[in-house]
This record gives sequence, C-alpha cells and structure tokens, in this order.
Amino acid sequence: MARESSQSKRLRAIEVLERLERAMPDVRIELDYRTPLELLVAVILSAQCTDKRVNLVTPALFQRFPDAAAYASARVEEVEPFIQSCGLYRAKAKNLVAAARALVAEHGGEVPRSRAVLETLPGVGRKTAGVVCIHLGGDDAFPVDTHVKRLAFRLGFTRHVDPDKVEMDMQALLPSERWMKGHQLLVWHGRRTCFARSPACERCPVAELCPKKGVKGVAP
DNA sequence: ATCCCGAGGG
DNA sequence: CCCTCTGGAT
Repeated sequence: MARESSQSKRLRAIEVLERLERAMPDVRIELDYRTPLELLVAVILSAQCTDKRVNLVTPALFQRFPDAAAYASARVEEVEPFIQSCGLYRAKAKNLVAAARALVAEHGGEVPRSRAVLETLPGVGRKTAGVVCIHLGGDDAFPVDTHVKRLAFRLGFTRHVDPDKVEMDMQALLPSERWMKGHQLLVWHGRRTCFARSPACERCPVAELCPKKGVKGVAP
C-alpha cells in the first residue's frame, strides 16, 4: 500500500473528527466543577474511575475543602472518606493534600496554567496536566490517554506508542483549535465504539476512513 | 473474572 | 519495561 501523503492524512484527520462530532454532538468534559481548583481535583480523582462516580463525591468534597488552603491544612485521613468510592483513594488523598501544599507554598494557592508547572504537582502527570490546561485556557495540549493512543494508532495518525510522540503527531496533524475537542471525541469514541479488544466497526461512523477497519486487537 | 479517561516507583 | 495501587462497572 502506498504511503499516505501528510496532506491527505491531515484532511482525513479533519474528516474523522467532523464525523465523530456529528455522531456525538453532545461531546464535552463530563466532570462537574466551578473553579480551577475543583477542575484539578476532579481530574485527579477521575483516574481509573468514571466521571459519573467522581461527580457523585465532589459536592461534599468541595464543600468541606473549598480552597487549596483547606486541603493543605488537612490530614490525609480526613480527605480519604470523601473519595473512597473512586478507587486508589489513599494515593489520591495523599496527592491532593501534597499538591495543595505545593500550590499554597509556591503558587499563591492558585492553579497554574502552565503544563510543565502542573506536572510538578504530586499526582499530576502529563495527561492530567494537559486536560487541566486546555480547560483553563492555559497551554495548548493534546492529552494522550489509553483511548487516544489506541485510536491514533488504528486510524494511522501515529506509528508510535510513546504518549509524548503520539501527542506530537496529533498536534502536527491538527490545527490547535481542534485539539481540545479532538481529544474528547477520540476518548468518547474509544469508550463507546472503538473498544480495545474488539472494536465495533460495523457501527463505527469513521470505519471507511480507518486503515484498521475490521482488525481486532490493539497492537502496534 | 477482568478491565479501567493514570501516576509513580523499581 | 514492569509493577502496584483501588473500587466500580460489566
């Protein structure tokens, strides 16, 4: 098979996103938050856990810990019961307190808009920092989670596995104004249709644009 | 039983 | 690269 030109790949990528958006017009971040800190906390909690479950616990959590200073002055065991049903609760509680202490000590209690700075916070890795950033209007980012990684590979948008390289490929492929929604669309599509084990190509809105149509398994 | 919208550590 | 941490969803 002839190698696809980068220009035609870009056009195909845009077409993929537009079809996905038509199929999922309601796409958006599902976490409930009202302040930058609430967003940061909600995204940290969302690891290995559904947004729905996070939204169930955050009202009480946010009321008890209204700002960074509240977490910073709390003991980890005070935070744990609020987030217990979200999984990984010990690590998350510990990280929330430690991150809040760093925010208070080094950032005036405010959530940084810089991805590099966000990544210095305990419990905040590249993906979490990227999501927080794009939703706060901070640094541009195309956060790569397991869904984005898998779909980018299947769709032929990257040949890499390393999330950093996948992100670079996606950023090169799409104009930055599409990164936020593009990330969200790929995640939703991965969850709803393009499953890791057995993708539902028969009802996939972008099957005709996909080089791996009908191919099972994740792998590069 | 098995997988998951991750991060950190060995 | 591999492992662990966790409960919930399926």
